[in-house]
Amino acid sequence: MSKCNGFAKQARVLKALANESRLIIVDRLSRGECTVGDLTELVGSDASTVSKHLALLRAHGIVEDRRAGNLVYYRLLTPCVCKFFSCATQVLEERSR
Amino acid sequence: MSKCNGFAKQARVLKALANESRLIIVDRLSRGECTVGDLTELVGSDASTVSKHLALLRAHGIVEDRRAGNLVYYRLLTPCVCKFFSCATQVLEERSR
DNA sequence: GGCGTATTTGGCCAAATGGCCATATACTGC
DNA sequence: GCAGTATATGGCCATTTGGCCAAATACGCC
Repeated sequence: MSKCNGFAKQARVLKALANESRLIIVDRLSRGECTVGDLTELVGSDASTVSKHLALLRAHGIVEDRRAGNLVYYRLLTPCVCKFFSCATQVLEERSR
Repeated sequence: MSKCNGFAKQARVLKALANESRLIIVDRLSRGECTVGDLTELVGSDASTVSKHLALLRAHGIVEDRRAGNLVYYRLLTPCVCKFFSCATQVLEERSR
């Protein structure tokens, strides 16, 4: 396993999550799979924009998709990313101290 | 406390960490405080660049600085960010599967 | 004060980001 | 095949990012 430059790879993963819309998506998916349409409505951006966010999350191994007829369902592949929420909250509390 | 739009705030925290140089810095600081000079040598970028990274981390409540004479020591304020490393690794493993 | 060292700030610039619109593709049902 | 719905892709553009260099600031020492 490549041990050198692991930070670059890890940075890419973090970057994939470091976006408000994508956090909304991940948070929603942490409670069960849903369709692109559901996520689009939730995020409030253009469907094309949400689709790009999903493609990016998929490319980084964070979500997975499954087509069912006319719909495409996405689900969270690495639930550990939810740890980020609690830590980010803690950082925010630290700052406001 | 503002509960709405918490995702935007969390995204800002993640973004603060989503950079190779800053991950190197955080990883180093997780093993104890050190000076800007130490970090500059470790990261391998210009001192001014490292200083800006540190300012950004400080602005987000992730690190804290302490001046001792001619030197400025930085230390990690929110060690929970280290959780990110293990999760990022897990995501990377998932992708390579 | 003046010099040397450590750190920060400002200016600049190429590259990446994230949004929208328009268009293309995938599927269902007729 | 054609029409309608769901999702993805390409083009475009304003903003942000992250690096370097040069200059400014902070401190210790003589």
